Amino acid sequence: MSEKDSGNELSTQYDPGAIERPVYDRWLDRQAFNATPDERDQLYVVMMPLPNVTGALHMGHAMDNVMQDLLIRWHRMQGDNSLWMAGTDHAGIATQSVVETRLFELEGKTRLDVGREALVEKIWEWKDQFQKRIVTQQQAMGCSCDWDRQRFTMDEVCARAVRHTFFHMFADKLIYRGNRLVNWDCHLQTAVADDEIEHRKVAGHFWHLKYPVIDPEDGEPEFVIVATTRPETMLGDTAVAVHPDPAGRLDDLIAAAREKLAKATDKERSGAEEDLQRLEERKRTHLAPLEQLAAMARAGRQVKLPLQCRPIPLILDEWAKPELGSGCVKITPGHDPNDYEVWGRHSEAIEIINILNTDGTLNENAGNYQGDDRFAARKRVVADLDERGLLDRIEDREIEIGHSDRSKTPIEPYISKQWFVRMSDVDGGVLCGRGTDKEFRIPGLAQGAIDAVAGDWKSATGRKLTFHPDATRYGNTYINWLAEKRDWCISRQLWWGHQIPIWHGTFGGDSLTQLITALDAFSDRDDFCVWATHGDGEAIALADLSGSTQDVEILACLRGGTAEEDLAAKLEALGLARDPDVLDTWFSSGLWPHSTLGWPDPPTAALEPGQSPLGSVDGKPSALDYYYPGSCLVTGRDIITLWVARMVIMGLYNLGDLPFTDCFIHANILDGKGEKMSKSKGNGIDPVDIIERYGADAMRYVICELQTGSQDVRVPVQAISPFTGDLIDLAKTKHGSTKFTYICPHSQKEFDVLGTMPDVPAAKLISDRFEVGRAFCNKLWNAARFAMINLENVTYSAQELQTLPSEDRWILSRLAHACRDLDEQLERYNPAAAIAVAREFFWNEVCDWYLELVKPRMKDAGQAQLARQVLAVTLDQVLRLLHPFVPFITEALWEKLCEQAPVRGIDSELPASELVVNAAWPAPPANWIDESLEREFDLLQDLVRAIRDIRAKYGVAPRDSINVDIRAAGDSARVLELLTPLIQTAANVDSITIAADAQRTKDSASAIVGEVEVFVPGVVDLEKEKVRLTKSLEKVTKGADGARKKLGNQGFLANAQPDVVAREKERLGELEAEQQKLQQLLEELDG
RNA sequence: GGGCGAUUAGCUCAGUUGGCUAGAGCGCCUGCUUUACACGCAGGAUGUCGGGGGUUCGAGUCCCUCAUCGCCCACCA
Repeated sequence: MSEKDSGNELSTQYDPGAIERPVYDRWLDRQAFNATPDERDQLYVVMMPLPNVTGALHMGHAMDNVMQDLLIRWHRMQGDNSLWMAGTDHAGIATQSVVETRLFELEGKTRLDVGREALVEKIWEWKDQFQKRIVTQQQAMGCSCDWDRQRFTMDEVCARAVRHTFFHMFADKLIYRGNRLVNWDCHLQTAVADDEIEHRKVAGHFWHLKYPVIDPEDGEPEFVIVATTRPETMLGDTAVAVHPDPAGRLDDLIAAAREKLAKATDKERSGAEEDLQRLEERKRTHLAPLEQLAAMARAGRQVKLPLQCRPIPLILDEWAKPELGSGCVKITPGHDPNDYEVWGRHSEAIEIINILNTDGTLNENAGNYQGDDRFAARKRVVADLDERGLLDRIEDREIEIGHSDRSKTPIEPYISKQWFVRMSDVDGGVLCGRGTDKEFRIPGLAQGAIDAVAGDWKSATGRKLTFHPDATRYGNTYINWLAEKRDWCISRQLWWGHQIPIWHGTFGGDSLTQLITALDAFSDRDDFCVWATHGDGEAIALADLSGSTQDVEILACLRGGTAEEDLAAKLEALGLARDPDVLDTWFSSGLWPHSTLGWPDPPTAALEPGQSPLGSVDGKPSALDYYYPGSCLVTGRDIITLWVARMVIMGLYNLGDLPFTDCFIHANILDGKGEKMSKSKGNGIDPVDIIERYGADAMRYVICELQTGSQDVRVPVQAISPFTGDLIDLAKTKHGSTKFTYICPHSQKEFDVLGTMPDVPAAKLISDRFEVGRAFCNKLWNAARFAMINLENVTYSAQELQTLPSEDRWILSRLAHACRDLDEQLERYNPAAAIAVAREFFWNEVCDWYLELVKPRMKDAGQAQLARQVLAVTLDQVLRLLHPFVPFITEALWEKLCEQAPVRGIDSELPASELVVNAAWPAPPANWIDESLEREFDLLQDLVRAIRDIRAKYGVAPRDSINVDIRAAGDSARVLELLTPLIQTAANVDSITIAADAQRTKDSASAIVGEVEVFVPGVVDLEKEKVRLTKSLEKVTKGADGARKKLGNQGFLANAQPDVVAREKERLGELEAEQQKLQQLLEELDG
């Protein structure tokens, strides 16, 4: 602390580093964030979107966390029983893949080398490390989560919920195992969801292949030509398709092209003409051969698949497009999604052949190519076809290839057994909330989730889900995705995650009969469920199998707990094996809003040491009964489908009610170039780096300012040069040797932004956008410091509001307005507007006016006591109001305030609270608002600004006092009379005379403020004054002319709303009066 | 290809149902060590609201169209 501080404890500059941790520790010590069920029925529950334990948090998480903390602190202060549930997600693929990558980098081993158990152990270590790091980051940001309820998606309590949900869905035939073409990641050897694929454009080729026709008759072609971007898949071809009606199809297209040409604009015309010509040309050249091939297909003719020497049929299918390529298409149902659909339509006639092993090498079905990697096989297949004269031609073409988001390797479509959740409508509907008092039925899982937002809703509670701040836009995103009702593939071929609780095997004949008998012994258990299936997903009861000679697959599900202890070994003895797959991460995170609260049975939920109990305590409801359903989910757009929809489905299914009624979608943070921030792109900022430099409150302040609506926001990223310490704007700096290195423009040396280059110094990434927040905190700190200096010996005594001096009544009135406006903005999920209200009140009104006006009273023994009392209240309310935005600094200042002024209030004592985090939210009484006084202050402020303007224009130093003459009459005069001392203070004016006939002297500068004219004698430079007044006159004249024109417009008078017209008239009146006064002043100058 | 969104001051963004004399913060310019704060105070300049058309008495706001940029989804023999 500097020597300036003698007499008080606050330094002149706010030092966030010195207070943040102690403040946070005090919150933890007082259990300020802990939530316990009690008698309150006003609740606020926020479930944190789980960060992945894959790595540390970035600015995107900071946005998410700050928004949640803002809402939760606001509600907590309003007196709601507020729970913010924190936790982390095991993030299956993502985490396993980072640990595997590291294992390979450090030890050169793959997961197969170390085995399942050892790998999982390593992942747990990784998880422990990053979970700790994440919690540290969140605490540094000030997150007010109930840490005693913190969960991890693989905790036992969550695992139990997963097993229960899986079990019931399986029993309800909502989960099935089927053969599906999935996106296969050959590197990670797992199926990947559609939304985990990124499409990348790469330069590739189209290989045109010739398949010989078997025994061509006279006039028939010897070959059919097919094209492919993946020639090796031809080894698994099982048909060649041709369109059943090429003529009809081409005619339709030609008709459509004509229509388009007729409607085309000039610009489109040449393209449309080309299209039409191309189609007509094609009809001439290709129609006859295609009709011939269609006829051959109808006749059951075949072609010989080269290299494999297999006959495959020509089939008729509309997937073959006569307008493209040769018009024929090879069909590889095992390795192409469209071909798989073709197979679905021709499953009697053609087969599916899988030619791949799980690692991307070719299997025994690939003949001579067995054992080759798919890319090696591609080269050999092409070469071998070429050698045999069966390669027609090769075309260069840009193609888009799906890459796995995680491993960044190309995805292969691949047939495998996978587990699915049925999303479509089912016969009889789906029972939601089984066994609760909220049971009801939905048509299907997806439809139920749609209806929860948009439909005819018949849930037991009737609660619906609304998105904010744009209900229609985000509601549509959600509904459009769900409307596809695509079954959800929930199995992942990983080791890290919740293992599927199913034991299965294939049986037939006697062994099947014996098995059925053996399994019958478990049939009275409610935690055991078994179905048989023929592999098509249809579940068959064992009783219905009698007499079946076919082999069937038996699937037995255990609900966990004692079922596993009692039965797992027995099932294995009977020849059933546990499915090695684990569940999609979203299956467990979808349960988050209720699994964390102990569902299905809170009293028996497993807890970590020191955690809050979930069951009923002292006759209070259990955590689940009390805190479910929750209130608001806060997340980014991309999560709407992945997670929000799934939580809704799981909540409805398990509990019969929505997990939350509101979903707040916040903006994404982009870098200076408009790209989404992410660590791996080298543009991600670690919030802790921002906090270190600017403070946590500064970061939070700016984040709140960034959240305006649905607009994503750019935050230009700067690196701190490791050589000079200068800030370097990454959007404007040249790269070094890689994408992740840059050249420091000051030292010309290279630095790295990922921190992974061994020889290149790393630079921290920050953004100077956060300086605004630091400045704000510093201002708040100093305003409080000013108050503290003046609050010695402050006491409270009840005051009649009307007896207070006008500046006191004014600031209390403004405070009441600010509180009202701020609440309104937060209710509309507009933090930027809310913080603008707080900032304007605190900075532009409290600091710029009120503190200045009150200074003289502080020096006057007679007035000081009352001034102190009102000042203490003002500061009290400001700290409460700002707390949800900037919690650390407000808590630190609150402590000082409470020391100096333990009792605060105007006409009654404000409710006391040791910590502002738990203090009551400001709710000034309505009678604090005084609209007419506020208007009087508007006049005062305009007048003072006019005088200051004159001072600035004429170079009168602020400390040189001046005299002012005011020409005013009526109300204005009366008001100014009363406010004279305030004008003197604010404008540093010595003497003021107010008169209706005040005369301006020759050497006066003048200004017009509404009905009032101000003269400042003794400063004038005649020419300068003329210029000034002329400029004003021009502006006013322009405005008046516009208004006159508008009012002269009959259409305006006839059509505009009356109040708009009245306002315009009033405005014109004012402008004309001002015009007149200005003209008069100018004449006086000349005269 | 389909859908959603964006384009407003040098930068980052506001601008509710059309009534606007278009705002804020940062930056910029001028002047201030006014003892709470130079992370500050006072004052100031800055815009064909992406281009073009239309509806209207009136358009940043509504409609059409073009351009550019994002995001999501689908597809490509």
